[in-house]
Amino acid sequence: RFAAQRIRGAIIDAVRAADWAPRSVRTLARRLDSVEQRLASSLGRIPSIGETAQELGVGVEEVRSLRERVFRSVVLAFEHVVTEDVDEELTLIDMLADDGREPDAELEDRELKSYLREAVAHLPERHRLIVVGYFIQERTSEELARFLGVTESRISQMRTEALAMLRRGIEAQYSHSQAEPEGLVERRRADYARRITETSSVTERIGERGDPDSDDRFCEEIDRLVDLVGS
DNA sequence: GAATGTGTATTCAAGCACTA
DNA sequence: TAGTGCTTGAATACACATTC
Repeated sequence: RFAAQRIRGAIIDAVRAADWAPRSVRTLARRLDSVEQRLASSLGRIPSIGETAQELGVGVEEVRSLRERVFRSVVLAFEHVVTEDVDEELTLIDMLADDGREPDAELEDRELKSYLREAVAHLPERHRLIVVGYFIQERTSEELARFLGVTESRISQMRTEALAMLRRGIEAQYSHSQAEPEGLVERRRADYARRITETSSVTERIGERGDPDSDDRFCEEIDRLVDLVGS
């Protein structure tokens, strides 16, 4: 359970780091959403991508691209000000209680979070979309299946695969195996673990300030993922 | 270059857990 | 109890690597 809590924090970091979307994308995304809702109510069904594109005055490919970009992005309001007092602007992060952990535990925590952040970031594209979409954005398998153009069962399988990859990727950071991997699969796994390691130095990993495990609702949503990865 | 082996991606069907 | 969401195993097709 202890490891699970720490991994949960790392996942939050990872998702947060993935929130790259510029304001222009957000604006267009809102417009897209609005147009889709309007079309849906007037047509009495979900509008096709072509209809949506026509309504927006853009190309079909552009709509597809936008949907994908928006889907990938995640916004977490950790910096959201939670007080009305101008002199005391407290953010969600500020409101989090000090857990009183020892310094060595804190350093270990930061390293683990960093590893997991990179592990999520280096997942194959579709697996990453599923992890973020399912565990963080609360999308159903059906939604994800529609989005990726596969069946729900395939989503389930890829979700399981993604969790296994995350677990192996993290474990590899602590195994220090010198053995040359044999076989294609093992080499790919080793390469995945290596990419996680190479993304940041030890100093960077333990030096970054880990964001607290804030937002109870959000934490509850990803608890299932944490339990699976951390067990 | 062809044959073979291995891994990956996918669908389908059956079944489980939960909820209204 | 029916509906929903999800998981799992079997089967298939395809891609890529290895061997001869």
